[in-house]
Order: sequence, then C-alpha cells, then structure tokens
Amino acid sequence: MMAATFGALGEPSRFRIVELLRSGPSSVGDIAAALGIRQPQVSKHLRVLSDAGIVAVEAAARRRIYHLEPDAFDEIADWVGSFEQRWDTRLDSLGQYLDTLDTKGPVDGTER
Amino acid sequence: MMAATFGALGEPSRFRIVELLRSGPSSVGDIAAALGIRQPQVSKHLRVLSDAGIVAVEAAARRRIYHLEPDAFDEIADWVGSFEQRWDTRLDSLGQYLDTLDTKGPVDGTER
DNA sequence: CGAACATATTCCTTGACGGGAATACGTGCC
DNA sequence: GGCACGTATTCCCGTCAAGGAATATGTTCG
Repeated sequence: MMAATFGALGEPSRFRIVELLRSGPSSVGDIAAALGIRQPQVSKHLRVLSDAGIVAVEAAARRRIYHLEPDAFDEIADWVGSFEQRWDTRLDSLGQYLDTLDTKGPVDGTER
Repeated sequence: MMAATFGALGEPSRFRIVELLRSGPSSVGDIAAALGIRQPQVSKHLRVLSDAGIVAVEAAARRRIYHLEPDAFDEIADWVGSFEQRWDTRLDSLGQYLDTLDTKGPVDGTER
C-alpha cells in the first residue's frame, strides 16, 4: 500500500539510508559507518524498508548487500503522476464548490 | 524536506484525506463525514498536512476549504523522478561492488 | 570443531503520536 | 450583543516505534 511505503520513508534515518543507496548497493556495516548509525539500528531500519518493498538483499560472502527496489519507486511515480493531470480541474472545482454553497444551502448555507 | 512530507503521508488517515481531496477541495466537516473521522482529529491531521505543505486552506464563510498543494506533489515527482534514470547504472554497480570484494579485501576479503 | 566476523534479533526504556472528550476560538446572523 | 455553527486547540491516556545494550544467528576460515 502507498501509505505503508510513505510511512517507511517518513523516518529520517530510513530516508537517509535510501538516499545513500541511491549511489549504489551497500552492506549493512558500510551503511552504519557512512551514516553514523549503530549496526543494530541499521538492520532494523533495513527490515522495515525491506518489508515495505523499498529495498532487497543480496547475499555476498558473510555480508548482505542491500539495494533499492525499482518497483517501489515506480509505484510512487505512478501515484504522484496520477495527480498532475488534475490540477487545473481541481482549481476549477474550488470555484464550483464555493458556488454550491449558495445553491445547496437555501436557508443561509447552514442548513440542518 | 522530503522525509517530513512522507511522514505526513505515511499516516493512514491522512493518506485517506489526501485521496479524498483528489476529487476536489472540501471543508473540514465534509471530510469528517466522508471518512467517518471525528472533526477534531480531522483538524489535527489537516494541521500536519498543512505544516508539511501538502494542503492549504481557503476561508469560505465560516467554513474552511482545504485543497491539495500542487508544489508538494511536484517535489515528490522530482525526487522519485531522479531515481529512474539510474536503475541500469545501479544494477551495474551491484556487480561492480561484488567485484571489489575480491580486490578490496586482500587480508581475507572473504572473497569467493 | 572453534574462532572471528557480519548481521539479525531480542529486551528495555523513553518519547512521540493518534484517538477520545471537552472546550476555546472565530465568524456570521437575529 | 448574544447565539448558533464550524473549526481549532487542549488535556489525557494508551500504544507504538526508535535508540541503546546485549546477545543470538549465520557464515567463513584455520
């Protein structure tokens, strides 16, 4: 779900991890060192990001290399993209809405 | 900041509010009625969304009409858009990274 | 098998956040 | 001015999540 994705990205530390992974896959230890976060917390954050489908793991020797998952970002792009077409119509509907206040509330708009 | 935006959208109720506002501006009371949330919570959520720059208010009579703020979605689109170009390079860099494990870890690089 | 390393998982504590109820604020109308 | 309506704010409480510390799990190597 979108809300879950945003929830995962909403945490500052996790957002930093995602930004870091932009420059390429990285191991848990490297992420911890780069961001100044302790390893256990990094693992926890990666768990959340993984559950949200934002990152995925690839085992390499004893290390675990995390990388971004393109699908998650495609979904976000689709979601936000579906807004753009409607900005004009939305601004129109504001005026329309305000108009309905007159017609809808014959008494004084505060019908009830 | 992006993280703050995502944090605001990550809350399920707030996400529903945004989805509702997609179809056009709405008053606090109407939002509450449409989503089955009590008015005070709606006001609180709108406060968070407003602070994050996701929505804005427009006074109309005694009501307050909330509408989506295009800029916020543009920023999200820009952010997620800056990823898409790099998917190929990123997948490459995974291979590169794995290669460096051989060269980089001469001690016992735990290569293989 | 045992040691060393990398990562994951618990347990704990604390602070932030969401929902409920009551109330304060603001504004238009008689 | 006083009242009714719409909205915002406060207080309280329960829950949840994040950070710290310690430990468990897994894997490689000697």
